[in-house]
Amino acid sequence: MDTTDTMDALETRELRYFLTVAEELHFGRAAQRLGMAQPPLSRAVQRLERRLGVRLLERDRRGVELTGAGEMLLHEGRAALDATTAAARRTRRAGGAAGPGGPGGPRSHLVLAVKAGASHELLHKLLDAYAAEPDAAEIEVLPSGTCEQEGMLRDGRADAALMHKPFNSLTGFDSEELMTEGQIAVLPARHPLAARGSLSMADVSDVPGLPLARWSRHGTFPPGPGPEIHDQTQLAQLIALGRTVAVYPDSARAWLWAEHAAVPLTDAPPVVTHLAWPAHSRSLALAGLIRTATGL
Amino acid sequence: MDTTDTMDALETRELRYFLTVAEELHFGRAAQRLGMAQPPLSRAVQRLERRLGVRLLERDRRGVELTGAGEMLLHEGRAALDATTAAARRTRRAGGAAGPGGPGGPRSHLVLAVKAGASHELLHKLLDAYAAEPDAAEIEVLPSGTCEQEGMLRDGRADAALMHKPFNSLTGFDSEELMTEGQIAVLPARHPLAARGSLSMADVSDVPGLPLARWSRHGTFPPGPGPEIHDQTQLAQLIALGRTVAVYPDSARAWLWAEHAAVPLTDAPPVVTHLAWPAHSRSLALAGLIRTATGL
DNA sequence: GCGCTCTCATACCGGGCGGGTATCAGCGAG
DNA sequence: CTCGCTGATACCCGCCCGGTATGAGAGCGC
Repeated sequence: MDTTDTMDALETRELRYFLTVAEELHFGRAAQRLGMAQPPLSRAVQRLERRLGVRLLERDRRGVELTGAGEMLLHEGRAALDATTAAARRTRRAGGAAGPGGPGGPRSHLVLAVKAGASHELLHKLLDAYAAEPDAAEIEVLPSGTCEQEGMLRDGRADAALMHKPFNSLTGFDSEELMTEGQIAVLPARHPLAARGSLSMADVSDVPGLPLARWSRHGTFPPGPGPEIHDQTQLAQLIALGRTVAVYPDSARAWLWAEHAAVPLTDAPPVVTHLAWPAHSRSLALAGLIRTATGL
Repeated sequence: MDTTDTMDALETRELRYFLTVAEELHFGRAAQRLGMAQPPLSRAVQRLERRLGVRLLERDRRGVELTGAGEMLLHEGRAALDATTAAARRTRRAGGAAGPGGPGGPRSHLVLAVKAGASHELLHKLLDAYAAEPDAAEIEVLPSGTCEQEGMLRDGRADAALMHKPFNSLTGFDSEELMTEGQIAVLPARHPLAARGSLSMADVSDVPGLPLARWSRHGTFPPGPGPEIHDQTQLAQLIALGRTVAVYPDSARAWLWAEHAAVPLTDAPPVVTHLAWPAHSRSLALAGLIRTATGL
């Protein structure tokens, strides 16, 4: 039928190779990350370019640059690779759990990704309510790092996630709104601002001596004067020591220390907590969780 | 970092093999469709099962059955394979179109999938308006079969699509609402009902002698008394001959024949036309099209 | 200017895997 | 009982993947 369709497979391995090179922009480092030698890597990427009939990288003796097509493959390919590893992971998980008779429904074990420490009370209620359901599956709670739930959902490490608009993007997922809450400023209890009944974003965004902390993103930090932090405990301690201030959703009151003070912010955007899941999901257990969540 | 990640690749080829077998539920036919012999296929699927550590198929001497895990891989894997071929297709298309300087923006050529004959006027306005934009890319209009736009968007044959709620599902895509319209009954002009000023769904759903036509879905037809049709022209002709009746959005008036009559339906669900595109898309040209569409 | 180094590409080689043909093994039908 | 149909196994060949050794062009220091 199609004469042009000879051997244009885009194998997973090649895709992984290209993505690594595209991220590192350096064949040697990429090969190291992949646990292989550099020459086979170069050849594999060349072969990929031949197969696609497209130049992906501009090698100019001094590092590597992405072409337009390379940029396209970097984005599209990452999504494709995530989908592939997600398929493998979910299939593995579904493996031990075939129903007693017939083809059997999808697995009876769900992984729920939650930003560590966030929406604690809501999560508690959700888990309790779901556990009370007659055919409840086991739910494994997977604490995720800062805004990492999206990747976990995309590559199959999780089946569902609690996401927080506007911090997380919900594009590509189905979701159900669960809760809306305001935000608070978390201040050192002894700070003058802690005595105020309410604050505006302007009040806290530029307090002398209290710069906003900078969160680690994949090991690097955004520029700025604030302290560098990796997790919530570090942040909490720095606040308690009077070194920084933070803006959090209302539900963060659950983990405040004695040395902390919480003051409502009048003009902060409201935070909406959603339950999100892959758009095409067909799991029975997931459907039950969604039903429970919407009934809260 | 991850110690468990030893050789669990899920190669594209294996995935394609498994999906074919899972669809055919027959190794011989699957091998034929794949253009290869049966023994290597069996081995490939076995190897895949070993790799995943999961039984995917229950072979019982009389055909093949999917296990729970197999069903999971059928769904997740199809999405993954679609994403992979989409990545390849879009990268190829982006190939010839690198910008003049720097890494170059993504391609300047868009493929827009449209259900053949639907929303003709809206499409016309959209194309005209977009063509008037200063940096307009070339737009290729890809007519699709019944509700096939979804697959086209998913596997990269198209970059955007006009979709019609509630007929198309928008899950997994980003979209922008363009138009809402009522629905009409398309009747033979000589039929008694054609004289009425308006109708209800009940009026047309069970008219003696005018059974609703049955559309082809991948070569098969739903059961029922109505005539079997493959495209709109066949339907139009059958209506003109007084053999059937159809329910269509208002904009279908554009292609009505002289022997047709259109009568508004009072209780039909409104049809909402959306412009939809892959959730993670970053194309400049697509962004321009979206901007144009929302400004209509 | 020469060599050093850093980059990626090429040359060659061995082992493993993908694919083909031939054949076996269960199970149902005639 | 035999035939036909299913998928599984045995064996073989050629290619591709990956490794090591080496080449080639560009900046840089002496």
